[in-house]
Amino acid sequence: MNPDALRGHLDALLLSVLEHEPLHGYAIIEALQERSGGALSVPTGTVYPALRKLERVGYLASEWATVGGRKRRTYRLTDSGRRQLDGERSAWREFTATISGVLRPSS
Amino acid sequence: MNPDALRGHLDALLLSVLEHEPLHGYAIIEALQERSGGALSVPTGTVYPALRKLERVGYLASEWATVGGRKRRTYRLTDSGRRQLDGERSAWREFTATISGVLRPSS
DNA sequence: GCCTACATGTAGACTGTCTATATGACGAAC
DNA sequence: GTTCGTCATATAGACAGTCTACATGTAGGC
Repeated sequence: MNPDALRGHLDALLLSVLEHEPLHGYAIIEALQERSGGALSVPTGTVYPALRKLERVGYLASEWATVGGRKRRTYRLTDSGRRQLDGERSAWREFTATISGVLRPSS
Repeated sequence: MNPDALRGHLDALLLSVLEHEPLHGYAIIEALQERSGGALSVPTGTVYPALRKLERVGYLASEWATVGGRKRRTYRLTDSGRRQLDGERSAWREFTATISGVLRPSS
């Protein structure tokens, strides 16, 4: 998949995988791959800064944990993040409806 | 609509509005607005360079015309552009299926 | 004469994602 | 005992597509 297409939708994806359970960055990347049937492989250099930004604006909260000697920063959705996810979902529906409407062969 | 979301899909939109009839740049912008019910207003500074790029890579061909004293550069889809449009359409379907699959609230 | 719509174009800014690199712990293989 | 693959996080800087702002000019209405 053209990586450019992702632009503007990554936040929604990240919030979405955190909807039901807190996860750390590495696990989020795996979850995205799994949930997309392998189509999405977002590099670490994209995900980690994005998560930090989402925390900075209050959609996520994080805490450190050590599991098997390895340090993890586990993120969870805040209430604000939950509302944002709702917003992202409707924005996505609008977006696809708009583009699909123009793209649809009209013959 | 978040303008960032458009990124990576503009080419498809441009090719799509030219599918059934040649149009000049200004008319393409109007067609995009009309076909999207007003949701898409792509600025001229985005469209004109994009059209020139699509011509450069062979998906469009253009010729100048003068209508009512005004000069227009009218673009039409080439065969290569038609194939590309097909490709863009299936890429779009794949893309939406992938993102929707991840975004969909899983109960 | 002035304003709006029509019509095209370019330079440079902006910004979200990617590439490349760095660090380090763990477990298995050899 | 060291090397390799996986786990895990992080940052700096490159990249590229879109947008902003500006420039130019015609036509028609008031």
